[in-house]
Amino acid sequence: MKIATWNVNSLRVRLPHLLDCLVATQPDIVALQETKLPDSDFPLAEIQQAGYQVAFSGQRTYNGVAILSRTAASEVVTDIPGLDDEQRRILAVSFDGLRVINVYIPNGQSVGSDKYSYKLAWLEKLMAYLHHELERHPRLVLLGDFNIAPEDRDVHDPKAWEGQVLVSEPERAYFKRLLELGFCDAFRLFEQPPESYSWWDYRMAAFRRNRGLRIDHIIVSPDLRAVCRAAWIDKSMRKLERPSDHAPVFAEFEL
DNA sequence: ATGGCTTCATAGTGAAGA
Repeated sequence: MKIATWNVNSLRVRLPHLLDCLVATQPDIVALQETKLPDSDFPLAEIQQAGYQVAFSGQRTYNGVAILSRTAASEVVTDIPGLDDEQRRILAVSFDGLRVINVYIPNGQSVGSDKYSYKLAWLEKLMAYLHHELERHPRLVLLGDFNIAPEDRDVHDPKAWEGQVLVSEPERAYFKRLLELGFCDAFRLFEQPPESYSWWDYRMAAFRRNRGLRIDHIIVSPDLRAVCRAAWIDKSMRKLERPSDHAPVFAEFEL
């Protein structure tokens, strides 16, 4: 089973890229973030035409998450329990014993800002929810745009980024708490090329110079870790015309 | 150098992303 996560930065703009990606990579499950579409505008027919079913939770202009799959999803949840949030940033679904939680964790804008406080509060609520979900679902995958680069090796220039949003200690502490809950970063289960990133700024030719961050992740429960066979970042989509600023991340499981 | 691009909402610029 092949699972992917991709921040498409507007599904309206990136639909052709996505459809090409589905054909080229044949994933079983795909988590999307930043669809930026109200549910009434979701390109349902095109996705179904490509051979996928889809659950989605969107809004106009910002945020929006979706999960594509070969089989129908059940137990769909679109909010973190106990968090009153208009922003569409989480989508949890089940497939025959596998729980998939797709997150678009807030960006945080800058350390100390209101948006940063919102990010930390959001993460705190997510932790409680995950604790609960882990008890109920031994096979659990948490994936999406975390907007956190967990370690300095996930940052092209750690010195320049030190203390900034996406790498600040409080944000990284939440990522560490995920590992303490028993999750592990599928990407780091395997040997990876040095300077592996999943996001590059549109400006300053950042992709060409590989000045990126690894902020998109696939995090797996112990039971899934035991059957995880590979994980990688596919940079090919980032090289196309009008690309998303994020590359998709993949993980393969023997399920 | 606090910008640089890109998208969306708009109809000239501004917000937001990361």
